[in-house]
Amino acid sequence: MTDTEVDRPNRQQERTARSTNALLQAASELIVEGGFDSLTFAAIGERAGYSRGLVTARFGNKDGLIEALIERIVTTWSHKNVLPQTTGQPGMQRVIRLLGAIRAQAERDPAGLRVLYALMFEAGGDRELRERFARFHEGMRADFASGVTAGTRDGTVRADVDPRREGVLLVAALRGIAYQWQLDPDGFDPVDALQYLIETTEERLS
Amino acid sequence: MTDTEVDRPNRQQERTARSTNALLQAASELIVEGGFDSLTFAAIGERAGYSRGLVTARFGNKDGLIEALIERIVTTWSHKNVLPQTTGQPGMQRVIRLLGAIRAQAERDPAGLRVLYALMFEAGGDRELRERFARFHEGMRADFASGVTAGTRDGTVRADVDPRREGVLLVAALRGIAYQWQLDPDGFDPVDALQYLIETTEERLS
DNA sequence: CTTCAGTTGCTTGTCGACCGACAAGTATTC
DNA sequence: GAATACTTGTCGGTCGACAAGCAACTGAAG
Repeated sequence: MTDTEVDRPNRQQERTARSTNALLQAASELIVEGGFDSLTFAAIGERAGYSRGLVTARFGNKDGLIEALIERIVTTWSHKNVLPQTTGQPGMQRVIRLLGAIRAQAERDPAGLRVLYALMFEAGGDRELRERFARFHEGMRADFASGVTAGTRDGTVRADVDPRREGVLLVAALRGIAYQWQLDPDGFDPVDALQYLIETTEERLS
Repeated sequence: MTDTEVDRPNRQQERTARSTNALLQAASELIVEGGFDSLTFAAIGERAGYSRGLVTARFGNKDGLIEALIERIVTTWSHKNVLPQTTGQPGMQRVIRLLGAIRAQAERDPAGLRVLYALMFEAGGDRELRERFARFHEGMRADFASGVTAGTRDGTVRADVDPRREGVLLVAALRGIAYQWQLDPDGFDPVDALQYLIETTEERLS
């Protein structure tokens, strides 16, 4: 097993990975810059340094492209990675950590987040995509509600808080911050807004 | 000045008003049902009982149509009507009343609100429209911030609240509620969410 | 009251632009 | 030489925009 044999067992796969990455990167940039409407096969291919036909060949159709785009963001998302770590912790900690993970994400990879938000706020036309986001937010509300419920049991959250309504409100605040950020990407500071949300939430639920 | 002279000084104007209304109504329904993409001249004209060409003749182009659509909603909006009434009132009252007006609007005219929200969350592609909404939310944040500032002075709001950040957070909560409502129009209850926002805000700022 | 020409409201025909999708062909890798 | 990655050609569909023409209304003259 020499170096060359390790390096080039499959240069095809590497080529595919490179082009796939370039296409998704180009698609991300386009959607952040010009919104959902500017996301055309021709524009993606050209920006990625390939032809307009490669996108179809790789992802089949537009839905496939969007799917891959979301997949790429969500898999590297701290939210999903943080959630398992919070099992067994006090309820308040779980809520605050979840919010903190999102704030960390906004600091670490703002571009990636903005792709997701652009999809959320501009792709309402696709029924499939809308249902996907609906389920996504349903799960998010449940995560927060579960943390609040745990908190009311272990005493870290005051007892008169309604977990379901609290989940709705927290998700609302997160989405609204994202929306304002997307309206004015340069002028709006999402990290500061998220920080304030965390502070007030912790104080309010205590 | 007989009845006939009063009734038909200009039946042309009346005719225009009727068709304009029908067109805007059709456009509203279309955008609520199928999103921004289903808002085509052909669909609007057909649903309104006119031809596809009338929309262009009346509003010039698509931007003109959107403009008229927004105008129609905002002018009948309780937010703008409530704001003047709150001058001179305690700061806390001004904040709560503003939130209450929006809740009332959601109860009274949910369809009208959903048109506005559909435009907000799906028309990010138009630069002009996005800037318009950016200014809109800027003003909204300022309204809340001004109420909070007044409240900290007259003692109805605790002194350690940052008005600017509070404005951002309240607008975020409102938009996030609207967004979740739009994702799931039948399953999500915006009035309950707004009610919870009002209750927690009043308690939190006291 | 009738008539008629000018104005305004509205419709139909049509053009150009754009996009997604697919098939056939070319280049690269194995 | 076969398989895989990628490109080019092209078709059908949709939409916004505009121009030309038809229909309804108005107001004033007869």
